[in-house]
Amino acid sequence: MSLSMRDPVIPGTSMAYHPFLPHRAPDFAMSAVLGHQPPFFPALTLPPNGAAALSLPGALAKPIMDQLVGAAETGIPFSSLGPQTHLRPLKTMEPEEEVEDDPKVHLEAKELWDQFHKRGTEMVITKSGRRMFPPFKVRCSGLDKKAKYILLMDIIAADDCRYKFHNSRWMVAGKADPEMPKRMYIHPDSPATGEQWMSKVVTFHKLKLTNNISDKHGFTLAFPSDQATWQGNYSFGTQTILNSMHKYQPRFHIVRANDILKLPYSTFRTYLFPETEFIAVTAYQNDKITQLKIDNNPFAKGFRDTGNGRREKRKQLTLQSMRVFDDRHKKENGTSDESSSEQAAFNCFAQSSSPAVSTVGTSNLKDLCPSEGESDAEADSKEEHGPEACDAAKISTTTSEDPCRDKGSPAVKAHLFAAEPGGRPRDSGRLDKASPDSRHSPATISSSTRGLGAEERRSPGRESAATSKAAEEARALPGKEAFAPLTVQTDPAAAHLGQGPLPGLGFAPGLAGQQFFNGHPLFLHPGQFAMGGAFSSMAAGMGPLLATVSGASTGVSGLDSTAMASAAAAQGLSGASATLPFHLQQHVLASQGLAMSPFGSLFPYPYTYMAAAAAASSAAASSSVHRHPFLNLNTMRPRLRYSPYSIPMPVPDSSGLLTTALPSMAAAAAAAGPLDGKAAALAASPASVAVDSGSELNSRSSTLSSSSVSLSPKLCPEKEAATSELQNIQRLVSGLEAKPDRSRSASP
DNA sequence: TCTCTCACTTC
DNA sequence: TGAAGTGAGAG
Repeated sequence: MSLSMRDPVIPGTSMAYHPFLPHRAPDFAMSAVLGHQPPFFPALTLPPNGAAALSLPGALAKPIMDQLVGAAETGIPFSSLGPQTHLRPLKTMEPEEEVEDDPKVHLEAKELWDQFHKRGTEMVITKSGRRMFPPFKVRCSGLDKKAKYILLMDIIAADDCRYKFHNSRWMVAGKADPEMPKRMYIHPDSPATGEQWMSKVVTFHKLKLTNNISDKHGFTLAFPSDQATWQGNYSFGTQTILNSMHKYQPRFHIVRANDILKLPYSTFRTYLFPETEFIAVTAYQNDKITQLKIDNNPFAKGFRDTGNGRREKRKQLTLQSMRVFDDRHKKENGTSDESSSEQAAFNCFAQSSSPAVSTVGTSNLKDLCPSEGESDAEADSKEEHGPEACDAAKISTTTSEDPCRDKGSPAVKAHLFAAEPGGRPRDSGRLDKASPDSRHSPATISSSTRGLGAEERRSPGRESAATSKAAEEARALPGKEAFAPLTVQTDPAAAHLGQGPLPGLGFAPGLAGQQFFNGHPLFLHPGQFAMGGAFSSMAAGMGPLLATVSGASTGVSGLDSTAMASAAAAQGLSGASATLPFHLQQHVLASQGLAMSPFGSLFPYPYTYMAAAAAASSAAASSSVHRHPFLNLNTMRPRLRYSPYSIPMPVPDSSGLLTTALPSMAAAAAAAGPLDGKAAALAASPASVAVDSGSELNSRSSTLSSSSVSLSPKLCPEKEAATSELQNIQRLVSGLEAKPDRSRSASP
């Protein structure tokens, strides 16, 4: 049960790798940083007695409470709400019996993701929340058919940088803004048996991305820091709050548990797919991405060339206007020049839009990155041919000079979208090639816990590639490794934890033998937990607890944990005495997209956030390493298991931690200098190749420029003016035509 | 940059 | 039928 014994503990380690823990100090200090206290990130107060407390944002809490309390008040046992009827005291809860399984995860629609990734995937975030496109879908295998699993997804910052789309490419624009509270999205079907999960594609399309810091679609749970094995803030919700112009990396987690309450000691496996990395935006920056979205998202059909959509109509109008202009122009200047210029204009469009565009971009891109130098069309073509064809796109590490990286270390930092202009070593492709390790890339992962599968698959192409730059690239290796599927096992029962490649990872000794709920109530923080479908289950799991608090919490968003605790105490529902209705989870889950309604489908997970934990995490956060703990781990050990819920302990020295847990990474970091975890970030973010997006734009503009240049000499002032006007129109048109064409060329 | 509305789409 | 998901475009 306890995490500990088998898992060598490295102070702070568990926290660093805890999936639900904030990755950097700002998370905890956000209120201070932002000058206000987000409703979902309430100040945490640890009850003196460790009594359980629960609080939820009013809007979110009430429905949950009503549901739970309602059941209780009507005399309906929580157990009746779900298949698992028996209620057990928390004290007696035992971790799910260890089941031998070897989960492998395959990212669905990888080709599509790759197309976006190459160009620097952008995800629009809005106040009300927008879905991700492409949708995050995975197929699981290797699960124990009989065992139950809870599948979750979350999105973490890929690095500490803020980006800007400049000159048709993504560039680092400074340090990242304070990170938003992290929320975990629990798949609404959770928990379900391995057989059920493996029988279908697991999709997280209902998860929404928002930039609304006041978003209420979440809730937070807190656990006493002194005893719970889980410490730290845990938020759930259907919407994930992100910062615009920041890069993110979605993560997928498989937890073998038949109910949420067992999460604290359940095996936790985390998978990263580099190609799903993206930059959050409030408005699309890269036309190419926009076009890809239009071409592939059913809801955007109205903007496609074909059909009678608005786009087509506008295009026609524009063309018509251009013709009118042209006719007039001819009448006024009537010569063959115009025709030639017009021709040029169209040529420009053609270039920008299709293969030509690619070509243009190519020149720019080539300078940037050898592997990326290829035209989009070429790149696409490669992708189609297989991973070997264009690994760079999938996993890349740039050496670059971007601030983030520089700061971090010499170690290569993976820069996803940064396509540096000219001549920079871009490389992701090279790195991959240079290092065999890259094979571990999660991207390839069909991710097995062992992370071998991917490696094996990819190795062919990459291995051959060692080059003179190998040494340089070698530094980047850690990052590459980071892509390996990360597996973390919190399960105390798991004997192998200590045996893994990362012996250093473990839980705090003090935690050993501890039971998550050992007589300790959970603390819910109103703002912190936002749950989605999963949430429902969570709520279910929290059932008793929630019910207890509910009365007090209703409309409580303002209550602090202490207050909540008091309320709970008043109701006589202490964590110790509380029983948990696991069934609610199922109940809720079953209705996953249904009943959850009020809160979306939220699942009840035990989340804990401890004041102490916060402090600890803050301390730990000081090290950038924490920011991408998982990535780091991945880098180091594909098959590492860690306990997501382990107690967050202040990490004395993150570097130390790294050293222990991640030798290579630590070494790299050390070499680089100040340890800021960048290396991890790098590892996490495969450099993307997306060169083309920028190049593409550039190419288009350059094309136009050249056309105008050619015309200018021949034209008199009047003609120039006319030409200029014409060009303006052409530009407008190009915007319409180029996209379609490009998309066509881009899409198979 | 961001927010909002719009016309259009899917489900 | 209508709720909800799209990018465009104006502000």
